[in-house]
Amino acid sequence: MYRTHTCGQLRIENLSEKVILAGWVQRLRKMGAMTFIDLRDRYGITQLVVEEGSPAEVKSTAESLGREFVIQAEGIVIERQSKNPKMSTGDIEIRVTALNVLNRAETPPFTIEDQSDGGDDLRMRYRYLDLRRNPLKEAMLLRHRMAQCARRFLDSENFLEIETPYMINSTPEGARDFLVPSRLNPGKFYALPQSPQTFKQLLMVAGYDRYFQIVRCFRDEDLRADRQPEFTQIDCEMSFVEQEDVLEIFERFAQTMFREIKGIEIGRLPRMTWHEAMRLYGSDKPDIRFGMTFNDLTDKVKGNSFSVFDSAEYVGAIVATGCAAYTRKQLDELTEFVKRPQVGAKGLVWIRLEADGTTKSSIDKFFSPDQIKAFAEECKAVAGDLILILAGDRKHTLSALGTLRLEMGGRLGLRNPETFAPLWVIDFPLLEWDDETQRFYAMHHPFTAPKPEDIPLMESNPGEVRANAYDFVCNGVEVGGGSVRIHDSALQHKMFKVLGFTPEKADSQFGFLMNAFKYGAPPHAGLAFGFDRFCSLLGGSDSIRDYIAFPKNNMGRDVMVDSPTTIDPAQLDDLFIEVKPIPTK
RNA sequence: GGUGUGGUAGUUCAGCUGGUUAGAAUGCCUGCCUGUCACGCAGGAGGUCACGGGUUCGAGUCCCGUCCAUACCGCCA
Repeated sequence: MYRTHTCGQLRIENLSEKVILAGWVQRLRKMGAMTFIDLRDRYGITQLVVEEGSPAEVKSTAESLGREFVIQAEGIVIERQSKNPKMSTGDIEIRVTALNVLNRAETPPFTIEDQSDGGDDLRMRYRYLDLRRNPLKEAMLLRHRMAQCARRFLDSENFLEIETPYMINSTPEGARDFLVPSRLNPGKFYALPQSPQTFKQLLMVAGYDRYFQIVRCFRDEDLRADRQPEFTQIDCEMSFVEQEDVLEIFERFAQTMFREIKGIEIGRLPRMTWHEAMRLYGSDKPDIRFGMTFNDLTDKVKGNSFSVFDSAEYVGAIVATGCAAYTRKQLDELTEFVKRPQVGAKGLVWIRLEADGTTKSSIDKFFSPDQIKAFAEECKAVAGDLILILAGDRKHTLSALGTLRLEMGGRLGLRNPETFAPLWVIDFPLLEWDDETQRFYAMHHPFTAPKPEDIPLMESNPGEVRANAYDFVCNGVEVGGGSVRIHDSALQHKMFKVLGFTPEKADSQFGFLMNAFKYGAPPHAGLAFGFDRFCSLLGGSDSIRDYIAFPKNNMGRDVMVDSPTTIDPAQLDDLFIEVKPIPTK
């Protein structure tokens, strides 16, 4: 027997018991005749003590230990002479009677502590050591608890967990696919799924009216802190439901997750249309932990020979409460901030509403004090506030003002990660125009159902068609999204036509789905949560990498196993694949 | 594909305007220490300043290129 207890288990109640513990040496404290050993496993740390009266071989073994050695210790639970209230096992220690080195360890390249001295790259290369640390352990535990909670909820609601294939067909629409060559079918390739979308719809045709899967998805796109090439979704689909049914059940799902994982009652979720979100927050994933919503000044500021406003398609303002004391330097910083390419504004107009009722602004040359006060009134700003105004074309200015709003929210401490403000964003546009290719793309995916009342617009004004599509958004993060699906093949063909698919192309890519729909497709709808993002949201981190045991780095590489790699020519020959020389810059 | 930031001891970093033998902390090794828990004390070892080129009497420092890491933009139906 390797152990009788874990290192987080023993308490004062276990006094005088003979126990065996096994684990890793967290730290050694050699005090001359006595030695303290902190022994660590997944469950905690227990202190071992070797002292004057200990057996000679125990003393010599204890002398030889190093950090992260794997050891087994037999001994008696005794009360500590000086207790450590910081440790759950801090009242006791083990007086060691036998000590066994199960495996030696090289000195790790960084310290296995909550605050490690190792940098990100180094810890990635030794991820298995990093995972020994408490913060990572807590993250894995959180992920596990969330997965179990999701399964319990969905099971209790009659959802069946069904696996769908990882080797499917490539679809040129949307994100790039990862491809897998087929040896048995030379020249042909599988693709890894970006989501199980079509398969879960086929399960609906098959009559499995409530399906879910905690499933890996793959996208060969550039990475971000919140984006990995392989990521996990809680993927769900339901039959004989309308949008309202889906929102209802997944609202309860979200409430259950927040309650069981965080002990928080989030209550009913507010809903906001996509248009409203864009108009008030400049984002389809608004952070509604704080207000600071947009004021549209476009019609109020024209005709004063201030060309920036006169030529603008949109002029919008936000009010930073209590920021009238911002210095010229701080305002210049904000101006620089909005002019950064990532934000993309041309400049920033500011108005300070001084405590004495006067105003000071960057447009004093163009507008009278009364006009400026009228702007302030329009924005419902009061003395002590700072008004920030951006102007330009509608799309980019809304987006830039949204970024500025988040920046100001952050500066004012309004984005506390322990506060959660979830909502549904609904009524997304069905289609999105792409200037480059001069065609419409599905904003969600090509199987998303338009709102019935908007179907006539599909031919006359496709850009105005609203979809029965919805996102679950929390704290400015898109955590989940879904839609009612098209289950009528005539409507689906109409959708393909609007997207510029020829009937042949539609048939070759999605013929299997269209075929299936001929045999009795029920009305259906679904939703998928980004599981990694959900974990990072509840865990309070911005990076989903912290919640993935073995993540990829910025370049999609796993620096621990050093993937991807080149492939042996013989292996490529089997697949009839020839690698072109890689162009060097 | 693009922009910014960074790469110096095992590790995290400092290193000014280019100028003697590149420093600190921590880790590691050795010795001392019977109540530590970030133990303490004394001593010691440890460097291709990412790589390649250039400017210069002289480069860790300035310039160019490459590689690596990272945040973001494009991209992510």
